[in-house]
Amino acid sequence: MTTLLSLSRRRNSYYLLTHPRLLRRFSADADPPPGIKPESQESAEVRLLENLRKIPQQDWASSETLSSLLVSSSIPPPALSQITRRLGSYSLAASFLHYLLDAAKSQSLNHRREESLSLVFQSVVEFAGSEPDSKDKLLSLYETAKEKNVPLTVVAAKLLIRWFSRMGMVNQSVLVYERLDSSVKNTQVRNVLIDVLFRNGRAGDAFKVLDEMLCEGSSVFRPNRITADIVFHEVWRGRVLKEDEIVGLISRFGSHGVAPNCVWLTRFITSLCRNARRTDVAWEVLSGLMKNRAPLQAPSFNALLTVLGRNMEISRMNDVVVKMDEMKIRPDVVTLGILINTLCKSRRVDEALEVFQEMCGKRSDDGDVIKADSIHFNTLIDGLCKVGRMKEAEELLVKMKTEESCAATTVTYNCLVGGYCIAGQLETAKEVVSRMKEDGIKPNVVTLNTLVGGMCRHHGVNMAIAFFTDMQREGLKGNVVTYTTLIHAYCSVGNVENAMGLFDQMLEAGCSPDAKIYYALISGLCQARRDHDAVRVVEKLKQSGFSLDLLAYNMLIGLFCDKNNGEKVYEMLTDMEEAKMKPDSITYNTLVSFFCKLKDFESVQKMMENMREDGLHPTVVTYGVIIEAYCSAGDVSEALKLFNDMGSRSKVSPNTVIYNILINAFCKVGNLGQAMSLKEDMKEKMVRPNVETYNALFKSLNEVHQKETLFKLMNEMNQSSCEANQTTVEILMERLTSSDDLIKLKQFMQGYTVGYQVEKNFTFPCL
DNA sequence: TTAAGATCGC
Repeated sequence: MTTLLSLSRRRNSYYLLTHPRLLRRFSADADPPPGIKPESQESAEVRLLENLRKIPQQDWASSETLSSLLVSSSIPPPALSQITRRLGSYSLAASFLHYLLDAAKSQSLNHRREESLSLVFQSVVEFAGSEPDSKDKLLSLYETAKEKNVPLTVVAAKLLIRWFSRMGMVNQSVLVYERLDSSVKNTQVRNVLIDVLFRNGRAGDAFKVLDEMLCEGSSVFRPNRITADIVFHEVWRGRVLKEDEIVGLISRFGSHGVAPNCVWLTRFITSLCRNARRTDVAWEVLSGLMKNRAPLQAPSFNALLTVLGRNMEISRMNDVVVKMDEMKIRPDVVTLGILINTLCKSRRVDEALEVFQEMCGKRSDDGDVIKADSIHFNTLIDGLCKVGRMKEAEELLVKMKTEESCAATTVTYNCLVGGYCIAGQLETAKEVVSRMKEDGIKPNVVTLNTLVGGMCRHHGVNMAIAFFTDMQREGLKGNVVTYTTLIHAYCSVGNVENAMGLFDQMLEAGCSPDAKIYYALISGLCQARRDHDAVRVVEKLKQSGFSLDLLAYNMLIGLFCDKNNGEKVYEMLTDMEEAKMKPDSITYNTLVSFFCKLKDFESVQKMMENMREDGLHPTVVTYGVIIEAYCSAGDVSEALKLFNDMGSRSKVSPNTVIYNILINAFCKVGNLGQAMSLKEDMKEKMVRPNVETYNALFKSLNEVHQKETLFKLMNEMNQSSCEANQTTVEILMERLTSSDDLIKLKQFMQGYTVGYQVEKNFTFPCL
């Protein structure tokens, strides 16, 4: 962060140097700067213009005055061009051009003849463009230039190319370009041609011209900022290139030190990161441009930082900021906003505050320092609220009110309301709402939703409903978020009826559902095992144009498996396949469990194969389900085979649940030795036995001579802080009946070690 | 002007 802060303080001269105003040049054909013109020449120019106006056009050719002015005064070409313009009409200008062409033939125009004709021709072209029948005039002018070998100036070439294209004669535009002297085919002219070709739907030809410019070394006329503007505007508008091709094109422009304009580049970086999730490519694009010293600005980096921030990739963000510093690209107010926000979201509020304080503290008359705005304040207040630092959040609100142009907003107060709701201080949260009203700030639907959520979490759904009803009376309507919160709350207490009622209420209120509210309902209905209602909601979801997500599919498949509705399960799987959604290990485990219940071990094996083909690995849950199924089918040896398979083939370590299944199975068939040795195995593998483990073992220790083992296990249970439950007590009470035993049971329940004598003639080797 | 940062559903 230090890097970033030093940047915010630095005055940056780089921008001044690249300011377009400082780069602007005088055009080649502009009038010479005033004050250097010899007086005699000036008067020659004035006299020529006066005479041209005075003498009727048909008499120009025979006028001695005109020809002597031309021969004697050596009027420079730009002045002749200026005179042409001042003639004020196309017809006079065109006549003057023809007069000069004749004069050139008869040697009375000798001074810089070619240049004079070119510039005068250009001025005539300028007039022709706004004439009523400009098409014919331009065509005939161009013919004249060709016939009389008048070279076209850059400006004349640009005008002709542009105007022929506007008149629907793009082929004529191309001809003009092709016949140009190679020295006139400069960047400006090529830019116009490329633009014209794009506008006429000839992208292929445009790219050919561009290609010549981009070819490193071979092109004298390199692309500039304008070229990039034309090309990238077209690329964005016409979607003519694929993403990778655009990346390549940016890089080729980059090698000439040219970057796409900031807005365009920012959009492209955003779409790269957002749609394709290719932040690495986005970074390569920016790095490539930086390497070539192409001019870049903060917003393009902000686009990348935003996405990195969302993914909490703080170290990559830091790399970006460091590089910006190296390249003297100043972060702006948004860059700092993104950084502060990301730090807050990852609960590193103190670091966020540090960045913020540096920023505020260093504010002076140096205009380069970034001024904190209300978004920075809101972000920090929210960050503090989210970690429960309410006092500091309130203090920041006070500070905010004293800052210029940092007025507290609804968002500010909503953050505070949220903080008090997280802390369970609902009354204080409501007081904040009163305070905001006093400050003249209206609560909005987010305020409502925050409080409804807080009430659901801390005081139950009924209080939330009552509050919502009150708010509705006050004119504050809920939105889909309000209803989703309440539906979740109803479902979590098993009240699916009310949840469904709320959904209908929402539709009546004219609020349109989104995918999430459907998922909430489907989840509730699946938990309540209401398969028919769930099917109806899925239908509604599809009618509304949404599709199920993997979580919803898994819940539904689970429900239909539970209801033994194989047909529906099949339908869901087909549906998933059509939606190109890949099942995950939860889907497979659900299916494995379904086939296990049916004792269809062949299908179970098939599922395991499918799972591997899909690139998924059986999990501890998969093994647990199958091992349990083999056990309950009485095939303990198959179960044990799979158990051994876990560690060796799949590298999945068995957990307590797996051990319990097997211990239970061995206990049930009376193989206490195996059960006990499994429990020892747990110890070795550092898997903690739980109350179920002990209950299973206690249950099978019902012989009188096994009582010492029982006591030993009881002590072990206490030592490992494994708490007994109701079942434990019931099992033990059955086995410990003598008054002496009952005392021991009492000691055990109180957590004391039970004293006993080791039975000599019967012990398990493992104990 | 465009581009980029803040509050509510799990």
